[in-house]
Amino acid sequence: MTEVYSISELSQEFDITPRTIRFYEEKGLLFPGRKGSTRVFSASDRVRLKLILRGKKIGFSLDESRDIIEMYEPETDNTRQLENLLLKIREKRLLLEQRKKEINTMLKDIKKTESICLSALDDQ
Amino acid sequence: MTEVYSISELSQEFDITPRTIRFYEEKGLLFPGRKGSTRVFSASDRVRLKLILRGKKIGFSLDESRDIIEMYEPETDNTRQLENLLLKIREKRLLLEQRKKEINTMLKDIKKTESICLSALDDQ
DNA sequence: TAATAACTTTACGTTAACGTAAACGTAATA
DNA sequence: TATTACGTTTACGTTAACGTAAAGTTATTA
Repeated sequence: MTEVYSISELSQEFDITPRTIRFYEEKGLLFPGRKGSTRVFSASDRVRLKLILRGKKIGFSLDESRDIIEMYEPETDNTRQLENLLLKIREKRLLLEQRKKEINTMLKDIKKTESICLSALDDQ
Repeated sequence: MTEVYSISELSQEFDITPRTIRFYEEKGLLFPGRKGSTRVFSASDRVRLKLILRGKKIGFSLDESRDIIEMYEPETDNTRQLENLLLKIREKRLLLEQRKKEINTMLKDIKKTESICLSALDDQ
C-alpha cells in the first residue's frame, strides 16, 4: 500500500493551486502517474513538491530547483557520473553557503538597527 | 567632497545595466540627484543598490527589499513611529531566520547526498 | 566641425510563474 | 435524473523585472 495523493490533497496541504502543480509537471519538475486521465501523485512527488517550494522560499527559480532536486535521486551507475554529480553538488553547496552569508549579513544589519531603535526608545 | 557616482560607474561596479538602475529609481528604490538631466548618485544610493542586489540574491522581491531598506534609514521622530519600526524589524528578522533555516535544511540534505556519493566512489 | 561617448526619455518586447476562464468528462449524491 | 464535486485540456491574461530599440541632448575628442 504505497501512499498516493490527488492533486487537490497536495494543493491543500501546501496551500497552492492545482494549476501550480500542473504547471510544475509541465515544466518537468513532477511526474505524477495517471489513472485514466487523472493525475496520481506518489510520496516521491510529494517530496519533490516540498523541495520545489522550499527552493522558492529562498529565491531559487524553478530551473535551479529542478537542478538541485535531480541530484537527490542520482543514478549511481558509473564513476564518471558520480564524479560529475559531486561537482554539481559542490557547486550548489557553495551557492547555498553564499546565500546564507548574505542572510547573515542582513541579519546583522537588521539587529544593529533594532538595538539603535531600542536605545532610542529608552531615551524617552 | 562627498563621493558621487555616474550611472555607468555603478552599473560596472555591480555588473548590471543602466536600465536596471533607472528601473530601480522608477520603482522608488533609488533617489539620485540631478545635474541637468543627468543622474548623480550618492554614497547612500550606492549602499541602497548594494542592499537591493543582496536582497535579490536571497530571493526578495524589489518591494520586499524596499521595505527592508527603508528600515535602515528610520526617521527617529516619535515613540509611536519607533515602536512601529521595531515591529517591522522583528517581522523581517523572523522572515530572514526562517529562510536561513530552509537553507540549512537544504545544506544538510545536500551534504548527505555528497557523502553517499563519496562512499559510492570509494567502493569502486 | 564632425563624430564619438555617455547620458536622457519613451515605449514596446520578453520571460518566468503562474491566474483565469471556457468547455468538457466522470462519479457520487439529492 | 439533475446537480455538485473533482478532475481534465486548451488558451489567453497578468505581473515583476528588466531588455531593447528609437530618437534626442550634451560634451569631448579627432
